[in-house]
Amino acid sequence: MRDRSPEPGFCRRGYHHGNLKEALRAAARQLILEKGPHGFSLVEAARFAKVSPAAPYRHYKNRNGLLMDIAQQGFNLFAKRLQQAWANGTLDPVSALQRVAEAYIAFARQEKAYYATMFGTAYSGEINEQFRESGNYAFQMLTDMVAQLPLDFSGTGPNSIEEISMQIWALSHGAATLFAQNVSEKNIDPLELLTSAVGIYLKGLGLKV
Amino acid sequence: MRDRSPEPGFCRRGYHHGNLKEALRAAARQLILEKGPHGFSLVEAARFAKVSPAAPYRHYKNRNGLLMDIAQQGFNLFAKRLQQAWANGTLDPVSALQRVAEAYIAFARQEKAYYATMFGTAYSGEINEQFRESGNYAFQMLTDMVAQLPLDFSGTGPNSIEEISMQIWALSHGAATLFAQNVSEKNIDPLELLTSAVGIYLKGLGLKV
DNA sequence: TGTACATCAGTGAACGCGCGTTCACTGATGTAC
DNA sequence: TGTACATCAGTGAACGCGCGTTCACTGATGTAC
Repeated sequence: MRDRSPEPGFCRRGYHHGNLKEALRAAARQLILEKGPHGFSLVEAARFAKVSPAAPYRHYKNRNGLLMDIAQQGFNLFAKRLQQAWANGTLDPVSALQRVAEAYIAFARQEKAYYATMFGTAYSGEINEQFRESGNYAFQMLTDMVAQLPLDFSGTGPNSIEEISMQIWALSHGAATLFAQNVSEKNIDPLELLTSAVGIYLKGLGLKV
Repeated sequence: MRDRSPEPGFCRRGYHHGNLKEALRAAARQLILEKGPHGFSLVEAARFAKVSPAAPYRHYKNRNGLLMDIAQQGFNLFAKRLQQAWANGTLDPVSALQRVAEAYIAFARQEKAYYATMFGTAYSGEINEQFRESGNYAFQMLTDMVAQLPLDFSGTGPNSIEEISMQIWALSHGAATLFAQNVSEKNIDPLELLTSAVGIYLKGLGLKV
């Protein structure tokens, strides 16, 4: 009765699924994309992966377990993308940082499910310790990048590297989330908006842009 | 059997509640504060207001109706607070704008329930038309303020007033949401962070801060 | 190579739960005369 | 001032639903000998 032909994205080989964990992640991501991290249900994800509702419990303790797994994968991918944009400081720091900001926006737009899970899980159950770690790691990367900016701290006042990082992060996050929610119907390109804003901000810090 | 003594915040006078609509709003705000806009339930709000689960339907079409009502009230209060901070341009524009940014953060911190409903309802049901209107009105206010900045547009490149407004909004929104979610455990004051960032940004635009 | 068996990764039925919403109803309120 | 009545704003019981999770189970897999 059961379909034994392998489907795209899944790899069922008989009674055992083969790669159920990955299939569940894919299903969850799809559902989160459609209904948000709060609208997603474990039963539905199982249905999506053509598996009984009890099956996910072989791989996750909880509904929340799957959610946290996705958030963590999201953070890892996120960090990788930012890292790539930074390109190990090969470019001059200012335009490298603008590339990072662009990568931030691009991630939020292209990986809406990940992004929504990473930043929209404030109220959902207990938050994983690894979730927090992954988030901090991403921020640490940003701090490292900012540290490489040719800033004269004697002149710019009390701005620490950490503060500057947070400010750039806030700017990026704000741009990303505002556009993710289509808050304004003005057709402004978020990418262009953020690049420009980071440029202005860095100029305000006294950097030649 | 029923408690007839008026409770703080409620005004029950016999069989009829007296001010159920307001009581439901208060209950919902409390619940949203605890569990977020997605965790809130109409039945629980009714219980909170000491009323049967069917009673809310006298005042709202839907669970979503109450949610949208709260979002709208939130936007109105929000606009009022920003307006007050702006103080009709009595102060010099730059510090007035910084006051607005501060008011933004203050609102997000003090009115978490409102803020979460206003900006965290992306995936919940159909979005009210008035919801969108209220949001646009708040943005329009910001644009009006930015228009009063003594900017030399001949020199600053292609930045339109609208773009600048969006950028300041993104910065504020980012700072507010990052701290609302306690994303970083660094003990940086969000208010100070944003004020400083707006200052740097305006300086980058060529304004004397 | 063949067989016995432990382990793994699923099944499917069932549970209790809380929710959103509807329904016929009823007590309270206010108004016309 | 008193009475009849329409309207308003609640009640409470019930519904169907989907969910998270547990349970005893079973088919597939892989390993020891």
